[in-house]
Amino acid sequence: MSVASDPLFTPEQLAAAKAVNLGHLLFRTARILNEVGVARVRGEFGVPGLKASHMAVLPHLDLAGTRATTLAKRMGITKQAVGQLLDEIEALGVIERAPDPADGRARIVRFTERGRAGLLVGLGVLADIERDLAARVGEDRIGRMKADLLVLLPVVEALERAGEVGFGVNGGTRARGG
Amino acid sequence: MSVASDPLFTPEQLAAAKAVNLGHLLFRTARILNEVGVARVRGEFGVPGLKASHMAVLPHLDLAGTRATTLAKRMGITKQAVGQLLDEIEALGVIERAPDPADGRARIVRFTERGRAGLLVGLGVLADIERDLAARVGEDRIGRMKADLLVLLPVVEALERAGEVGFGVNGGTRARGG
DNA sequence: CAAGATAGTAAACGGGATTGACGAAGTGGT
DNA sequence: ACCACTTCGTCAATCCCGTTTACTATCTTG
Repeated sequence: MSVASDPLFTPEQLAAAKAVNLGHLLFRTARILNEVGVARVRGEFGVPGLKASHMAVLPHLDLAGTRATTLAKRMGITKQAVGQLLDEIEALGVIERAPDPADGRARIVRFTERGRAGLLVGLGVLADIERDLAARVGEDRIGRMKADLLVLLPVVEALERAGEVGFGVNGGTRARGG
Repeated sequence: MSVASDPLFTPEQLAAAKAVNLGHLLFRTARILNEVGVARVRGEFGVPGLKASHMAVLPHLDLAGTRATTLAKRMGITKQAVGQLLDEIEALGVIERAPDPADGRARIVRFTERGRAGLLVGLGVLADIERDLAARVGEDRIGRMKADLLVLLPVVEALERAGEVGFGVNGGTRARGG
């Protein structure tokens, strides 16, 4: 199904392509789900300043404490970005930074008392959302989706890593038209 | 995953939340997929300036033309944001804006000749990626995921719309703290 | 100890979106 | 016909989340 030589698609085909595009479905669902989660945690936990990006950090934080650099690696962002986030979360009183006894350069990031409580709430909210969803679309479906995503994610990551180079599954229709 | 002993919650909870959170999986997969798509279209179509955000606009554009405000509603972003995006895509020669004969305030956004060709390429790339993925994780899985997402998306959207209203959360009596 | 790697910070900037204010054009009631 | 109101789109300022570049302080190793 090489594209370059096809006549124009019909509007119907276009509509179909739009509606049932995996990436689009994924993206939209993910975005909304994320927002719902943040909104709920913010409400439940009563931390008005809590932002979506903070939510992204917290699950990577070990209870024993974690270094900023480790967080950065886990999250796939720069340590500077992590630093900024940590500043904010610290200001919210959710985490604290203590010197690392094992390394004078490093600091250990860990939950405060309050942060631990918040984490609980957050985990609960996440679980609730999934439960909520499961009740509406079927528990088996949610489970299946997670399983499927777990399979798909590494593949997609590989695709990303592959970048420009050969991904030609079907003989490589590379009509690099200029 | 070495977690300190903690009375508040179990390491299992934490690990589970980290590893198998639906939203996280969704988000990560979607983001990468999106980037891969953009990168490929950029290459295939030869529009170096094409950005991920542009790709997000195009599928919402009817062939007959669409108003900026309509696009904004469809995409769930502000019309200002759409305006910016449109400026850029227009500069790339992919779309053009014509006055709306039915409404003097409005302008109709539509593909240029070149844009239509690009759309074809884009659609083809998207299809290619899906085929690619299907070859690696199974065609049935991809189909199933799309079907599942089609079921889930409206539910999630409803959840978002529900927003403030309380449903039993966290075994608690708290519908929206605050 | 010198050379180099690593933890973290600082400053500037970029992309993508938001809010707020606005002019211009359509719409409806009197 | 008029005036109030809404809607389409734009400008400008700002926010959010991250990046690059550059740097200090500290650890590690030969």
